[in-house]
Amino acid sequence: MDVVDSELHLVAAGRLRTAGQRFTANRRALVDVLADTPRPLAVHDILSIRADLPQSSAYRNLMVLEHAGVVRRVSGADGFARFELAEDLMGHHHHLVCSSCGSVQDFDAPPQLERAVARTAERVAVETGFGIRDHHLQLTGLCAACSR
Amino acid sequence: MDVVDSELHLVAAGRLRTAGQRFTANRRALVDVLADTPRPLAVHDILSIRADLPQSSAYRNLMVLEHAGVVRRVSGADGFARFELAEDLMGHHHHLVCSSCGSVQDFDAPPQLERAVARTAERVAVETGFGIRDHHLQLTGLCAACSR
DNA sequence: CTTTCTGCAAACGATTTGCAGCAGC
DNA sequence: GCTGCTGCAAATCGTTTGCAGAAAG
Repeated sequence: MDVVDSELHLVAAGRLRTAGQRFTANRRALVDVLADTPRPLAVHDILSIRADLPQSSAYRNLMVLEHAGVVRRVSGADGFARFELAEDLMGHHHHLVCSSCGSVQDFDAPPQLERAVARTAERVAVETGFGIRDHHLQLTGLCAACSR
Repeated sequence: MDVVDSELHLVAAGRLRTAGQRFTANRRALVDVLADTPRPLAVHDILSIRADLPQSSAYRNLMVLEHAGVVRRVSGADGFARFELAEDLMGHHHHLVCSSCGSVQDFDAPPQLERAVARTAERVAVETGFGIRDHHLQLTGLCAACSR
């Protein structure tokens, strides 16, 4: 476990404590699995990486972690819930979604695009009364495996 | 029913026919409900607008319409599937999602932003081997009702 | 007539929850 | 010890499917 990991653990523990929750072994396992993967994972994926985690605890703890602001839920193209670390822990990024197999991959946008999105978000907020918290670009298509 | 509606019906009928399907009353009803709403609808919403549609037929026909390219499935923030008319029937647009109640609202992006997104999509396609078909910007926050 | 569609009811499957025992503070 | 966490098994609920009859062409 390197410095970045232990920092991540400290932040996670702090946010859980603030939410009146403990940072248990199961929760640490979930955070570690998500930190090790450059894409959002479905519960099924998490369970196949860490077969020792019981399903119900995984679901329950992902909800706790989401509520504590450690984890973010991402809705994929298929009906499966996917999870990744919260953006302030992972870094801001966007998603590439395969419309055939539902897999999701992270990518970054250039600063110019980020600025253009921010300007539009501000305009839309004023026009609609929405309090905009965050934005997210999704590119949809066929992943390399599915287009073969 | 005005000219635009009847054109929509003709296009829908044509795409269904191409897919070996008929344009029945139930399917017309689904297309009409979606055409009348400036936001994607969950099945629950559709059924409360058209209470005469049986659930199973609604689900089955939405699948048929999606497969025929008349309707597009949008995954919201909550776990509910939402549907809207295909982009070439509706016009290109983006979504504003309320993270509290899950509601979705359409909005348009300025051409400058669209161009910036297109450029990035092209770059990402080359870098990842993804065949990118379409893109979609999602702004997340609290809708006017939920932030009160 | 043949093929597709419909509507009911039953099945499915991802997710959630009740509960009795265990663990952290 | 009290409060929260775990893991099992059962319940939930959006969605899908089998089937017998109705409708379209």
